[in-house]
Amino acid sequence: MAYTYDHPRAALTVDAVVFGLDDADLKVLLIQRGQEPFIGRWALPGGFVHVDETLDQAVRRELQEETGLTKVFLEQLYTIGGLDRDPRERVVTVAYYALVRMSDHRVQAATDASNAAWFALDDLPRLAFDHEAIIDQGLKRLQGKVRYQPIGFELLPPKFSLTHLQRMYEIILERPLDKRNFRKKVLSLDILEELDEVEQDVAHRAARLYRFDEKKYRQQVKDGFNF
Amino acid sequence: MAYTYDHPRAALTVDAVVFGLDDADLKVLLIQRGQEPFIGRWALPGGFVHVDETLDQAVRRELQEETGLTKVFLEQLYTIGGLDRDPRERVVTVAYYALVRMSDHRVQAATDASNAAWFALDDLPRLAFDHEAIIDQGLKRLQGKVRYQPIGFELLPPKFSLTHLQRMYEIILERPLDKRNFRKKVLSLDILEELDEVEQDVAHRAARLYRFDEKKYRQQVKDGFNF
DNA sequence: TGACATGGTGTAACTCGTACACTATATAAG
DNA sequence: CTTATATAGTGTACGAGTTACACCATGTCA
Repeated sequence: MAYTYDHPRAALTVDAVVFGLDDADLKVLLIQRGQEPFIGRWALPGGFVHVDETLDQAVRRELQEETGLTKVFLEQLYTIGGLDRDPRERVVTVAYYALVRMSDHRVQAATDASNAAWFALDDLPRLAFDHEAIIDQGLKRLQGKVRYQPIGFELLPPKFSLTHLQRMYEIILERPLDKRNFRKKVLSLDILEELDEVEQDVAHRAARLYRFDEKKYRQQVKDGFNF
Repeated sequence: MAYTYDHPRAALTVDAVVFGLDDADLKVLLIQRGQEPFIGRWALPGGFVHVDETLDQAVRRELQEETGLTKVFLEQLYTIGGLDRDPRERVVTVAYYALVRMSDHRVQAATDASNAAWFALDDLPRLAFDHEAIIDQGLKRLQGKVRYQPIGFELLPPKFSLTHLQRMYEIILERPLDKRNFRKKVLSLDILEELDEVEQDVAHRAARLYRFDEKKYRQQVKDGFNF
């Protein structure tokens, strides 16, 4: 079956920078390409946008197909329209970034045929296309956004200690934060629910656990709000 | 001549929300459509992306063709990929916003065939496609960005008084600012050059004129900086 | 020369961010 | 059981920046 147009058309793709967090690092989820061009190289998950699906649907479908991930937090980054990004033909790509709880999603297991793996940001392999630049952009956006919107919780398990939360911000922002000031600030925002529960199986005093209270947060956004 | 592909492809367009400023209002530049669909309706300037031009090039070309504008400040907004935006076929559009000095560019005169005009934001006509939503997004982005980057100067003539500058911020942010605090803040940033010149032809004490000092600004950005 | 319209200026209260160190509590090891 | 160890948890003082607020200066025009 063939489709013809009066003028040549660019191909349209989507690509996603999927961030995850472990104890020490921010990580990015990459897949190893099984076809030319750049066969064997690591690349962002993504692919062609079908004519009957929205951009969001396309990213989610590709993430599902290539990595098994579903229901991730997803936001558009920007659209890249350089002329020679892809050696085959003109390809315009809409880049997204996504945040997932690495603990929830056992990505490695979900990937059978294609090869998917997490890489620390400071230990990336050689990447296909201009995907390294897209990751840089994604990181910058995450670092910026995390300061004025509580999206970071998407990276943490539902229950977490304040130390976990602080470590997350330190890893993302790449600088140390003061413990007392951090706690004061975070608790003053009044968007956390204090649970009657503490960490288990730790070899020292167990920390109290908290949960992000989305209802409270929405209320505050309505009222006009800072962060 | 015809171009054939294995899979159907979405058409790719660009659209620009062009902001201008006069004494009283933020304005948006619209063109009146000469073809179906939405013939006769007002719409954002924009059009199809050629296969051999980047997205930026495409917006600039369309702006030139439809409104006569060149060398405007231009930034990507976001990309809209809804399925039924255009009744003809699947069209994905990359939206931009632009800032121009209305005083410099006599847009009205530059447009002969197609009809272009400025509209105040609170007095928009019925628009084609989903262009009203795009304008809303553009405004939000402008309001956000103006707080931490000195892009507002793109809307003003090269020489301006502090009162002009303040009025610009008041119009964009839609709230009054305190005169003394505003001047203190703006001057403390040290990004303005004080000129040996005052307003002409005003029926009262003439205000001192200033110029945006891009060199100083870049220096400060390098050092690490706030706004 | 006086009315009017806008330009231009300083200070005090308050809020928010930052710097900083010790006690409390759970587990593990001897 | 005692002690070592590892992390949890807590308050205060200083400085910077933001906000609120009112009057004199200067030019044009009638």
